Amino acid sequence: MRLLHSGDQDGRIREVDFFSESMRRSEMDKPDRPTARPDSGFGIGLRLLTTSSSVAEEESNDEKLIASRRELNRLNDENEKLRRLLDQLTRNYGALKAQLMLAMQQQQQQQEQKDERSLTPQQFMDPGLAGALDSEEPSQSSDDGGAEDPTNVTTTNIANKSPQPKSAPDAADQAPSNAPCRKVRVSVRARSDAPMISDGCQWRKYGQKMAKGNPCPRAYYRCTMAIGCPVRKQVQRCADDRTILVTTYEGNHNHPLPPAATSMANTTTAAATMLLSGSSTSTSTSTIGKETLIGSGFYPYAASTMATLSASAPFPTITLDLTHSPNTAPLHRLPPPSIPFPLPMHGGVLPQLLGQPVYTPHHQKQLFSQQRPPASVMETVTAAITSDPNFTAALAAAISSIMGGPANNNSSNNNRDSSHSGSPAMPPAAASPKLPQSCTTFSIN
DNA sequence: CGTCTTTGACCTGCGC
DNA sequence: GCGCAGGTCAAAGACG
Repeated sequence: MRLLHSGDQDGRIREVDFFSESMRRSEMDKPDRPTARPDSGFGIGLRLLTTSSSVAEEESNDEKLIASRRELNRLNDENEKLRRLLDQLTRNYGALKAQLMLAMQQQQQQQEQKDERSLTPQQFMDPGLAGALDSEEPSQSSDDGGAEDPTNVTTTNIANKSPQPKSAPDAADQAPSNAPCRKVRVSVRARSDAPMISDGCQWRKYGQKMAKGNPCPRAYYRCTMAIGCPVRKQVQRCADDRTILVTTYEGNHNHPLPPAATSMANTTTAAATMLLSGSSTSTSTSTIGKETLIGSGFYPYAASTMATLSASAPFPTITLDLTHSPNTAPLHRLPPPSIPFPLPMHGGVLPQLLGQPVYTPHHQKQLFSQQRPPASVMETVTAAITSDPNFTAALAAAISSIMGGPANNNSSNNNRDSSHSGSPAMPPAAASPKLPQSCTTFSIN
């Protein structure tokens, strides 16, 4: 590397500071190019053939070329560093995710144990109604010795919050009006062009029917994240508005859910709990405000959601209407809002992410090939980010500015990356303000 | 070749 | 009892 500056007879290692802000400025701004030393052999040879000005020019070009090469090498090194850093982050993320799941399971287990000691009607769905949610799996009681592990039950499994799942007859006594109801359904209405919303679980389609009064077929899906999981869902487009996708969930997962799916599970659980615990509307419908939803643990969907209870036959159903999200402005150029269910984030962010694409099962397979549930947090955010043209443009500007591409300030183009050494001379690069600008649109609070 | 989707047949509950 | 509608099953085909 020092051969590039063979003319430095004074022994100063100029190349070390070559890319620094001050050095570059001092060299670039001086028209007489003092770094092109006349006593260097290279300079002398050229001076025999050319004028002093052309020699300086050629030396300048040569130095630029050398500088560009060194810059490229350094960028490659930095790129490699960043890649390693990303790998490290990915590993850390995976480890944290595993720890989070473990902690959630332990917390739930503790909660179940606590609940067993202090069972109150308000804290629990009454067992019968809980059994309604779990009606698909009568053998799921803890004493059947089956594959069911009560400690692995996820938050959707309202029934398992009950310590006595077999006390359904008592519950029937408590709620005689709901005695015929053996199932509770949570229906979600959302606008989506995709055939199915991504909720963090893996589903297998097992049937399709033409429902009466709706020209759109109704698809039946079964959860395939665990063998024997009783959870099913129906997906059907609204007859009035084909852009609205109505997804109806039924049953409880008998397996741990990844964090990507627990958000939806919490939501459906809260909805079902609210429906069952406060369903004084046995045959009519009622609308619930967002305050009620938030208070019931209906985050984050409550922020822009109205829920409708419908306890009419055959099953009591609570419908979460996400089609009236008022806050999709930040991603105004994105497709119509769909549901980012896997995002366990706070309410204020949800509407900003409503524009992310919804993945079909095939897309899920392609995007999440590591036996992971579709659209985990990172992936969902990534999808949202990559679908944002603003972010794409900002990213392109940042890359082009770093690589010395077209930018507003040419004098600082090559200095953008000086921050890697912790230099305080962080230039007011155009990319730096742009990236956070877009990123804040997707920030997870 | 394994997995998933499709689709017609079958089952079940309910109203008449 | 019959018909209808909703829900499920399972064989066949598609897909990667």
